[in-house]
Amino acid sequence: MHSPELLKGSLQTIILKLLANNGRMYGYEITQKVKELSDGSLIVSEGALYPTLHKLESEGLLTTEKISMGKRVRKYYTLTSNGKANVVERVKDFEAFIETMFKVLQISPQL
Amino acid sequence: MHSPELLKGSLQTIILKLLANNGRMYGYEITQKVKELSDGSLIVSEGALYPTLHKLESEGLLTTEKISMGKRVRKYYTLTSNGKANVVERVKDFEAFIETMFKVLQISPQL
DNA sequence: TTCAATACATTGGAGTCTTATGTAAGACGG
DNA sequence: CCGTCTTACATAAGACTCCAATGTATTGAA
Repeated sequence: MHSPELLKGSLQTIILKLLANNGRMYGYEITQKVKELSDGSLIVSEGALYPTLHKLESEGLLTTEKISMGKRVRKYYTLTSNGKANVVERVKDFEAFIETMFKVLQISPQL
Repeated sequence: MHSPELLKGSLQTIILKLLANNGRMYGYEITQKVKELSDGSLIVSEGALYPTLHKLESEGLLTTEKISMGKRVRKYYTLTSNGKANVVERVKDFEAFIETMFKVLQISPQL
């Protein structure tokens, strides 16, 4: 598990891009997908996830639908059209940030 | 100017690596160097810089010396041996973070 | 002589994450 | 059948980091 401070500010981007890649997802599914894709090195806590999902929803980037699974109710999140446009920007911003960091740190990307 | 939230958590790494690359530097010089290397896209505010420098000093990663330039006093920061070892770790952590982010976002590095 | 740049620093507040806690259903072993 | 783990939602208190604003003071150029 590397320095968790670096993750700061990237959670919204992660959530939005996962929804862009996978269509509709529910909260718990997102935490598991992040863990899986990062080989366990990145854990999204629920205390960080749910407030962020609610915030993105209130900003109109996500919509929700509740789906009953037996007695349980899952809350699925989907990108709105605003959300879809926003993801593209966020990913571009992330890439620009990386590029800038490489310049400032004066290191080269290792592939 | 891209999303400033992404910078969160990277400032310490930037400061330490700049000192590793350039030897002794003073605060204002660091802000200018970051601006220069990033082509103006990354601005380190003084409200962020000085508290961070003081923190790194109190953690024993930096030492200071005051140099008089006429009537003005510049405060130069230098990496301690602990600091030098720490930079290597920080840069590795940053690279690992980038790699993880590419996996999670499922995008490829653009060179 | 006034303004911009240099150079240090602190304060208040916003935003983001962590840790802890709470509720409740489903699955599975003993 | 009972405890425990996993699934699944959520909130609250606190820490931490950064930004914007402000303050002081020197230097140099118009």
